[in-house]
Amino acid sequence: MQLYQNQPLKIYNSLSGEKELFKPIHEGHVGMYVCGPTVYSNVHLGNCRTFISFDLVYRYLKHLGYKVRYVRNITDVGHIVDDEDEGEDKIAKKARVEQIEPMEVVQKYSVDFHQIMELFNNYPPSIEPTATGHIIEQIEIIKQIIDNGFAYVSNGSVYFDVAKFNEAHNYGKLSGRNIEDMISNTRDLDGQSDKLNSLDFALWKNAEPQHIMRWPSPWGDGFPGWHLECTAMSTKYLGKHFDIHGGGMDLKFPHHECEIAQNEACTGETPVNYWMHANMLTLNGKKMAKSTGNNILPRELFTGNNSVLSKAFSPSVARFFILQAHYRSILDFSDEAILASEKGFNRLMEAIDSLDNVEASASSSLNISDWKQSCYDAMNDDFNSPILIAQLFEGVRYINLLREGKETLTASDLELFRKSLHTFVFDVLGLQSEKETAANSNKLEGVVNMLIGMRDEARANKDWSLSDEIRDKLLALGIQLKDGKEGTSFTIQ
RNA sequence: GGCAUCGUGUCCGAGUGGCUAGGAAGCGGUCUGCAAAACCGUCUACAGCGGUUCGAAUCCGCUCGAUGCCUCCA
Repeated sequence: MQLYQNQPLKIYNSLSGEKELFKPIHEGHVGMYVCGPTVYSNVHLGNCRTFISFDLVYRYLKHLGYKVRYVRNITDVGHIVDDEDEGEDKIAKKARVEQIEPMEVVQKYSVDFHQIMELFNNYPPSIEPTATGHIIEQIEIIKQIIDNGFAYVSNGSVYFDVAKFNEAHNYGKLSGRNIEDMISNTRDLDGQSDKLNSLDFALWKNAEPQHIMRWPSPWGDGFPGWHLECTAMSTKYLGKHFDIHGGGMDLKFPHHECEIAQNEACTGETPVNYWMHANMLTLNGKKMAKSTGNNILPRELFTGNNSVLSKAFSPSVARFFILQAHYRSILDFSDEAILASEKGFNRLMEAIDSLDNVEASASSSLNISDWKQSCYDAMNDDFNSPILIAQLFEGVRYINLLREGKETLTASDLELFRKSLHTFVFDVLGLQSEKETAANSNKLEGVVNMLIGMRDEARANKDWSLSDEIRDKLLALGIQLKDGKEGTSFTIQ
């Protein structure tokens, strides 16, 4: 495999607020942790955006030749829901609502999550650990934090002592908050009297008798706090100190701030070199969220079964739509916007197909190496996929000029062009052409080509009514004929 | 209220002190039996007000507006 690690990759680090040159801790290797989903309901399109964003990062790092260990967890316990359901776990609550075992909920939505990830053509992570599979590791970390004096036990629960921690460390450095402001601005929630301070967060929660998900611990039966699982699993699989930690922007505070605090309180080391945050996908200008119902599910998108959609869209079109915005920008979803993306996506795919018909020449009038480098430059600038896509459309323009004979390429340049296009479109962006995804397209293609032949005959005989009938009836079935210079081709809508 | 981010043309979206991003739509053209498609060309911009500068959409300040976080969240 060819290595491109000499490409100077810059990553925007949320911790410093600047783009920094990426330098892995161990040369040639990258450790990356991304906060995964809580599996208590179907993932919505907003969740998917984050995972597609980090899939892009993973794919590009791999393409550059790094050996990447990509850890993305599944949260199957540990989320305390809001005050109305004080102390109740999200998974457990859902289980009671649906009258099934908590692990049945976990299984159901984990399977759904994996199916959706695969449809979006996201690579599976190297390790996908679950919170319930790492209770022992979490308990060990809590013990260490208590020993180090940064946590206290209260009524069978263990809380992180934020004020104590802040004396020696800096709580709030990731999210740009300071502890005094937070103390004066934090709302008092009922039932949190076990805490010394409202900012303190749970490492371990005492389980009430009716609580279903529970484990024994030195502090009694209970369950781990949400922030702890990521610390336990990232430390276990990537070490105390690793390269990249990613997640959605909404996790920056408190989740990631707490992770930093837990790591530093436990090991004394700051855990992560590069913090990356993917921004929100909005709908009607508001964040997509499971709780408010302001969201679109991937399956609704793929079937068109949602009132905001005029039609169905393929996973690749959705992926292309998402990658047309930079991962750090807010992206607003609308039918109109994704329709525009679909047209552009189809144009790109058809151009790539048609490159196969271009003949080589004795000399090259286009500089393919420069074009290729501009693709790298885009990705090296904090994974700027919109710029990369703009460069790919520049490539589309090249293809059209080549087809018309207005520009020429030698056989080797043509091969370089073809290979680079495929690399960036399919390997790095992870897009899939519709033809590849349509499994039984061969038979259909044969049938349509037969009809095209019959229509050609009718047209040769100037039997316009028959030729138009074939064209119109195919169109009604979603098959569009395209009369070009080299004959008639078709696309399936 | 605090912290943070942002406000770009008809829409979606990059960029960021001087050099046309890109996509979609619109308009004009080429091709075509007609049409569609495709291709070529092309028009609409940087929220407002001040300041710094030879030069600002880009930097600074203020105003207005939006969003996220501060409570589970990708």
